[in-house]
Amino acid sequence: MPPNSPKARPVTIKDVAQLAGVHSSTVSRALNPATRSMVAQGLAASILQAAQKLGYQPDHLAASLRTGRSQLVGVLLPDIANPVFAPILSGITERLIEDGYSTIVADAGPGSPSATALLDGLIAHRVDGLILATAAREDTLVGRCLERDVPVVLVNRAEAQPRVSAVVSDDMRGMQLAVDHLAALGHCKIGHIAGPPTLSTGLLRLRGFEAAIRDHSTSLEGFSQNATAYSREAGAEAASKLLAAAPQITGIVAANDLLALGAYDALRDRGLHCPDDVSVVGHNDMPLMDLVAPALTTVRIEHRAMGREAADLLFQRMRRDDIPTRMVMLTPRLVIRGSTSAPHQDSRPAPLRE
Amino acid sequence: MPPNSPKARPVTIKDVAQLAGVHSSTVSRALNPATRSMVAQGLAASILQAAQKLGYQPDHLAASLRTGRSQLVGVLLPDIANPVFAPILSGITERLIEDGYSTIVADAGPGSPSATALLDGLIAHRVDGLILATAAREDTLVGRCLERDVPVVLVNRAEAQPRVSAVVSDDMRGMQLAVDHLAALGHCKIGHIAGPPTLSTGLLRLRGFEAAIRDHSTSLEGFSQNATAYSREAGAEAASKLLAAAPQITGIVAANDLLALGAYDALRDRGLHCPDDVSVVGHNDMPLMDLVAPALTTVRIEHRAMGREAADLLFQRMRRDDIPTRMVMLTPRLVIRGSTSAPHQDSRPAPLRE
DNA sequence: TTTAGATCTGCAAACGTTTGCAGTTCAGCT
DNA sequence: AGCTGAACTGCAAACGTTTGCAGATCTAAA
Repeated sequence: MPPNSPKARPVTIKDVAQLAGVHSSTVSRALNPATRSMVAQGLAASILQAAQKLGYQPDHLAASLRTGRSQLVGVLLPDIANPVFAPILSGITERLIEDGYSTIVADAGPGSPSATALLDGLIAHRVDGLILATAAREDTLVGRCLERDVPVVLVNRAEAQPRVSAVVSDDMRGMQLAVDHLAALGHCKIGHIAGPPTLSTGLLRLRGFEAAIRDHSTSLEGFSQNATAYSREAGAEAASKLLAAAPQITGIVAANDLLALGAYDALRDRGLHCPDDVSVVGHNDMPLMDLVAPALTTVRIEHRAMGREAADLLFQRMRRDDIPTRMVMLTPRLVIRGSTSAPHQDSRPAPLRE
Repeated sequence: MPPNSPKARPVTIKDVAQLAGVHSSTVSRALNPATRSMVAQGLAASILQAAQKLGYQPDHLAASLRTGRSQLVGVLLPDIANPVFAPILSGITERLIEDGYSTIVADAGPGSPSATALLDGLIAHRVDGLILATAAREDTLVGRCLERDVPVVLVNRAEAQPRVSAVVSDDMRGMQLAVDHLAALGHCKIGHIAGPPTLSTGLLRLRGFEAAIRDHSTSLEGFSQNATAYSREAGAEAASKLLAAAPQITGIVAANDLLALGAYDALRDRGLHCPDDVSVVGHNDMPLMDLVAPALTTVRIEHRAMGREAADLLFQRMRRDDIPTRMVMLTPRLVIRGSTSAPHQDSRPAPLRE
């Protein structure tokens, strides 16, 4: 069906111009809805028709070079494989596409080039803006973006000193919810598996935990243990240490669902049952957390909304660069499932080795 | 620290040329490792130095326009939120970045523009190649790519009539493994929850199921029920129908993990237990399938490897367009967990409603 | 010394758009 | 009729690279 089959040079705006008998600039104006009004109605129609007939497809690339806008937004993720980032990415792309932007993603996960190299790569593609999900509390990447002045917003994690806008969950409040829940169930000795303190989520959730414990100062005692990373393995390791150091705890609140799952592993290893012996609450409510055994009580973050919001913030920043930087905080919500229950009155039975 | 702070026009190759006292073309050659040998050693060194000093960053965009290569590969996903695609995407980006390519992803999930529109968008960005994870057995998108002759490979799903290369799992063999496993445990009446027959995975897994049943013709009887989509809800619905139509089945093999999880739901609704009353086996071994209750016996597909392989195939095709199209089949492997066991000898107890 | 070639560098065109500017036409007014 | 301005279209430059070609310089062989 293609009229001229072999190696058809892609049809450009000039070809359309020739067929329509006008200058290429007129075609450009007619094709772009924003400038279409500049050209006479009838002419515009026949140009569109000509374009249609030739199967003209615009070349963003060339346009970008001229306009300086690429219609591309870069997204830097700490690890695509981590299930929390899927909905964030989904929210981002969904919002971006509404305004005709495409998403170019880079994964700073294991086995990738350095994040800096990835960032430079994105910038080399002339992205109009960047969304970083990788930010540490002291982040060098943000500075790099600022130098090149490419608009940037942070998602999920924020900097210690906010230089750019960010959308995060209210991490302290989330921990408050978790601790209050355990307290209401009657727990008195509560442990926390903290995330890396270099990340805002790690630090703020720890702070939130401590604050919540203080609020119940008469009745609650808290213990915490750092995990080296947000992974199931690190969670198991930290939970083991925590249980060894403070065997009297009846509840654990983890900074993250993966850490909570690691705690499951550690409990199983010691012959302890959740929630009968120890209640566990997670953070994030990743996909499938309702299906693990026991179903995980956790602090839900609307990641998809978070992604959308980040994209939105980025758009605002891209339109005007004198926009004040701001911090959007999403309110988390506790989802109660099977991993938490009232603590047993009697002392915990000695673990049986079979 | 930036020498000239306000609105510094980004430094171009010409600025470097001026500082180094040479022509811009020489700078271009010196900067590109592939052409560096054309310029005198000492000169090249001082050019690099000048570039360094000015903080020159190359502009891919402009280069792309000239060379016709964008160093961009488009990836079209049916649904980012579906956990299977995360590892595939991860494998793709990982392989692409090794050769200096970036990934631009488009999500054809719910609430997105039509897949065709997304495809056109990717092509407008002048991607050098495309990886489609969305392919139906009769796919219109592939034809569209072929017309514009942009290199394309399929991943996870293949066409009925292969026009382009694809990397898939050996779906028929996967079902063979699943059925054999149930047969070995002593199951005789086995049900299948099939995926959409418009997708190669749906159809081939059904075929594989049927073939496997035939192989055991003396001892096995099979029943199958179509699910309308690859989702937990559709799985639950199909499982209900299946159990209603063939209550004698003691094992279910689903075309997909999500469908299997739906089957869990359906069983629970009827007061049946897995694996005591009905064994269930899934397909894919998505992340976290070892943690659901009961842990899911499933056919593992190496999605990350699949993504890498697809990227690799694409590179081959991008380098030479006379490469024969081929089909890479990854061998799946059965992972046995808690959702399968020998069927009970006695007739199943009547479900109790409490 | 001449010549052939090798080696290096500069020139300028191209890639496909967008857009400021200027020119043309024409309607409406005085 | 003459003038003003609106409405439309064309011209050509620009965006930042890469690259074929040709000129320049130098080395080495004849």
